[in-house]
Formats: sequence, C-alpha cells, structure tokens
Amino acid sequence: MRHTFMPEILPHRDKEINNLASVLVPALRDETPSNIFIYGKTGTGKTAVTKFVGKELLNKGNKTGKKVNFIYINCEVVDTQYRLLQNIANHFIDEWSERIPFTGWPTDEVFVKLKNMIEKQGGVTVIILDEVDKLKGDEALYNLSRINSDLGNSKVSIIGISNDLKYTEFLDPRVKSSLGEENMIFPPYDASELQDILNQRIDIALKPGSIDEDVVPLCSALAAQEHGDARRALDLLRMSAELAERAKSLRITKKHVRLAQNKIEIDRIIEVVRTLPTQSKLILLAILLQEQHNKKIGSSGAITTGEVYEIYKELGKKARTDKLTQRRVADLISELDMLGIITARVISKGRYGRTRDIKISSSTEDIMKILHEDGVFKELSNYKIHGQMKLI
DNA sequence: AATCCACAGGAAGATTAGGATA
DNA sequence: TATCCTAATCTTCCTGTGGATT
Repeated sequence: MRHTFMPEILPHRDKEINNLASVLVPALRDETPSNIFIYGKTGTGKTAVTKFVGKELLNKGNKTGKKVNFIYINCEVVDTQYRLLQNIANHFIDEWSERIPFTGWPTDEVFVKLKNMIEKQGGVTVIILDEVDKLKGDEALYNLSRINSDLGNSKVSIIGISNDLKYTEFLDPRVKSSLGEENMIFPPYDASELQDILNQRIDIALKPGSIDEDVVPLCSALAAQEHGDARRALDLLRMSAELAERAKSLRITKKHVRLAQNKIEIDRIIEVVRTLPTQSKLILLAILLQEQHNKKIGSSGAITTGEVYEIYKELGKKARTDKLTQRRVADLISELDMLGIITARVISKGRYGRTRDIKISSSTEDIMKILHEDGVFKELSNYKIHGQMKLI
C-alpha cells in the first residue's frame, strides 16, 4: 500500500501514458525522441507514469533487438552537476570501463568520459531527471541538452520532471528551448479517481470485508482537498489500516481514518520542528514558554510579537547564542506560521497597537519534547519566565 | 474626528555560507 | 588549495495602519 509500489495498471493515467509513449517511441526506430518536460503537483503520478513507460520501452526494445537505455535519477538526492554526471556514467559501467570516482576529476573530464561511454553503447539513452528543480545550477542541464550534437551513432533524450510550474521561467533560455520541446501537464486526481486508485490497492493488500465501505470515499475526499494527491490518499489509507490493526479491530472504520489523519499531521509537525534552524527553535521555545505561563495565570492565550521577543532575548543570553533583531524575529515567526506549527494572525488592539496574535496549533508537550532533543536546549529546560508580565 | 500605540512589513545595504572556478 | 560568486540571511531604517481611547 505504499506509494512507491508500482501496480500493473495505473488508473486514470491512460492519456498521459499514451502521450509520453508516443513521444518516446521514435527511440525504437533509432531516432532521437524529443526532450520532455513534465509538470504536476505531488502525487499526480508523474514518477509512476514515467517509470511505467520506461519499463515498457525497455521490454519493447529487448524484443525488437534495439538498444534502449533508461536511466532514472532523482535530483533531490543527486543535486550537483558533478554527481549527476557521475551517476549517469556509472549506469554504463561494464568490465572494460573504469568507474568514475565520486570526487577528484575535473567536471569536464567526467563529461567527456560520459560521452565516450554513451557513444560506445550506441542506441538511445533516455535520462529521467526527477525533481529537476532541486538541481543546483542550470549548467548541468545545458551540458546535457547539447550532448546530442557531439554524438554520432547514439542518441540522448532527457525527461525533466518538476512540480513547480514556473520552474522553466528562471532557466537559461537555451536550456528552456532545448529541454522544453514537449511539455506535459499532469492534472490532479479528483475524488472519484482517487477512489479507484485506493480500491485497486485494497484488492491487492487487504482481505475482503476488512474495511468499511465509507472509508475509501472519506480518504479520497480528504486527499482531494489537498490538490488531489494520490500519495496522501494512500498514506492515509495505510496509516488507517495500521492503526486499526494495532487496535486489534476487525475492520477499518472512519474512526481510524480520523486518527490516521491526526497522526500524519503530528508526524509532519514533529519532523518540521526537528529540522528547524536553531534560531527558529529558540523563538518557538519562547512562544511555548509564554503559552504555558499564560495558562498558569489563566489569562487568555493571546501572545504578541513583543512578548515573544523579550523572552527570546533572555533565552539567547542563557544559551549564549547571538540574538537577532525584532524585525528578523517577526519574519521567522511568520515562517513558523507558514509551516503550520503556529498560527499568527495580525490583530489590532486599538490604542494598544497592532501586533500578531500567536497561538500554538498543536500539542505543546510534543513540540517541547522535540525541542529538548537539541543540545542547545539542555540548560534552558528549567527556565522560568520571571515576573513582570502584564497581569491583566 | 483626532490621536497614538506597537507593531507590520517594504527597501536597501551588509554579512555570511557554500559551491564554483582557477 | 585559494579566491571568486551568488544566494540566503540578517540588519538598519523606514513608512504604514486598525481601531480603542481621548
């Protein structure tokens, strides 16, 4: 039930599969397929469709005796030009060629080596660059896109995948024109399409009758609200199943879905908090302390930027970290807001100014626990807000 | 209607981190 | 390895503002 699982059939993506296939088939006739750019939000099946078509292409190629190479690279993992070239080159490793070391060679030498390798292989090489927008610098793309002009008996075609529609706008125009020969946009799934996808997986993964009939529509509806993300729908369903199993219940019910949704959200927040930079953590801690303090004296939970900044300064002194200006802290606070850890909306208190009204948007204790994992916070753990807070 | 608080949030310049380049 | 570049971070200085109070 994981989204990485590749089913035999991809529901509701026939059109995309056919489109992509028709762009790539020239490979089987020894012609160069166009370079393609694929756009679409997360969980719209971009990766699944490309891998699927790639597999088909390999099969067809083997049957007809045509040489087709298919290289999949995720640019989030491989994000520099050097490592990208190295990765591609190492796909062609055989007993005659030497392996390219992961450091040491000048980039252009790797490039030349790669060209030779591709040339020796012959046939058509399709390179998939998943999440190209994560790739640093567009020189790598530029080099790759003009590789064809230096090749004789072999062809290279590049498929770029991105979930950022505006990605190409900031690209070198030369790269833009050569890579964007074909464009494809993957629309989000709607609720009923998501249902089909879920049902397909359920048939494989679950025993019949172990799920309430209103669970799938609920999962689909929730995921459809989030721009039709199939990955999210699957995660939700899987988490529901796990929770149901853990609770020793015989069937998956709506209750489990609600729990799962909650758990996914908390997991997300925990992950975000854990990877926050130190300054943001300090600010978050300041907010948490103020909230706890407010609760103790029983005042209404409104926290202002100024209060947070005061506590933040104190914390910074104790932890001996350098402190930021209030202007910067205000920006970091709105960042925390965007990440969904806190809600900070602007209110006006009339004569008493205009500020943000800051609230924690999930469990205080959970976040506190994560913050204490950070070494800097050890000595702050018993910090108390001393007096002088306005008691209304 | 005028005032004025306590910030919001824009602009521009300075600093810094890290990768690119020689 | 040294230095050059660029993007991100941060500061300084600033103007703007919703609405309770006067």
